[in-house]
Amino acid sequence: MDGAVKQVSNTQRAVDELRRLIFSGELGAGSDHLESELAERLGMSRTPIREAALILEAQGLVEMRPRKGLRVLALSPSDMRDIYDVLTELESLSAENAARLGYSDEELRHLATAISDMEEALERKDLEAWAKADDAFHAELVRLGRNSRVQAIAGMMVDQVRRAKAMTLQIRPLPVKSNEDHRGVFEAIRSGNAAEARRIHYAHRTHAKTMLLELLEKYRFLHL
Amino acid sequence: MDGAVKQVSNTQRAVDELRRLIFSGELGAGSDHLESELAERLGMSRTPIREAALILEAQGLVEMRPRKGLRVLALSPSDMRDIYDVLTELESLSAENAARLGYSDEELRHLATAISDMEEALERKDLEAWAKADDAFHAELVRLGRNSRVQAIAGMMVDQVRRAKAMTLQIRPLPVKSNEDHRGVFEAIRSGNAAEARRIHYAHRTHAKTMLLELLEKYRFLHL
DNA sequence: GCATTGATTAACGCATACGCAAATAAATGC
DNA sequence: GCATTTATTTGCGTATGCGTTAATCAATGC
Repeated sequence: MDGAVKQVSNTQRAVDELRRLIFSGELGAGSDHLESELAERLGMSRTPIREAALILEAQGLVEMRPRKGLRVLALSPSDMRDIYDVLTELESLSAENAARLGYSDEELRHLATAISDMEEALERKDLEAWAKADDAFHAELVRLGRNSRVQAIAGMMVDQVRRAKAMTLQIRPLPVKSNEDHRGVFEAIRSGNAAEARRIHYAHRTHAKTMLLELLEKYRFLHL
Repeated sequence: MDGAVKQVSNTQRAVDELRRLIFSGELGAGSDHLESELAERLGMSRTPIREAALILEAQGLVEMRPRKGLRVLALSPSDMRDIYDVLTELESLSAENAARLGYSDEELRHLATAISDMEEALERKDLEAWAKADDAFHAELVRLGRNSRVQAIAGMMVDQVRRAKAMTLQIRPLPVKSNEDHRGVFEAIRSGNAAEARRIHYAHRTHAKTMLLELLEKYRFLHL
């Protein structure tokens, strides 16, 4: 019955696969790739590759240049600042709205779980696990904000900085302060304090942005 | 030499033309259109139409549904709220950054022009001209904020509400208060008062959102 | 010796064609 | 007469092919 019928189009597969290749770094930042080459690599024809490329271009991950192929976009520190500024605004709005909407403890369970996962990962000094839980926290926060556009945009922005986050993970200071902030945002949401939720989260993101930009300044050689 | 060589791809022409058809209402909200039908209408084959459709879908203007064709997305009041919330946040950020960046009077000329255009249009009760100048003001504000992502996102959001704005233009109260707000934002930017620029613009957008949502509540029949 | 122009080739834009999936209409069985 | 199944049609997903454009390299002229 569920025989796992492959209900997904080749275009969708191409999008997923290309995203994976980009995030894993197999397609490095700034690198060019011909459509035909990618088509062969993914075992499909040029058309679904082109359609996937148009989608990824709209999401800001690649650039299509005639006769040059797909270019995986590199991120300058200025790009990072731009992206983090957007995330700061939209997530802060989400925190405010989440607090205003007044969720039950049950509905906030995912958020709580993400926080304790982070704390636990931090004790174990498991940075990978921490980053994953951190992603989960931010995604869940945005979800609770109940704004479909914010969710879509935040998702795109997170995608764009994914590589950079992974690369700086090893050289950044231990995110101890982050966890305090998360708890603060959580408590503000739980108690319905919208202004406070926004304020704390805004400060949290701003702090993270500053830290990251200083890091990029220091390790200028890092190519994102 | 310049013989007006058509240097633009058919895909780009299709994007432009479809956008125009959507904004003009020739392709009404919620309506379905077959790719082949649109191809014939625009005098090209299905391929550039498909590519254009993928781009427009990524920008949230249409939806591609297998065997149903392209659907022009309709906007619910909830969508409008979501979109205006995003615009509120990102434009407020832009206002703050513009003030912080410290522009000269010369660099602020476009902004000033947009404001006086609005005031003039308002005296003539020329709502069309007012709306156009209002668009110009917001676009210029975002441009001055100097954040490429914000510019791209704000552009998409403005596109999505373009039809709704046009339809409500005739039934909304005269935008007298708007013009005061714009002057306030302008002065704050000119004097480098970042917090004030953000605050005024935030209030301005919030007010406009409330007004629009009440209007939609009242004229429920308006299909956007 | 350098520059400019022409040829060759690589890559893409667009069109067309084919096969499959889904929706609708028709027909048969209950 | 209604429901279920089958056939037909419609429309899209994907592939392929061709014409066009641009980039590279070589050759010739200055």
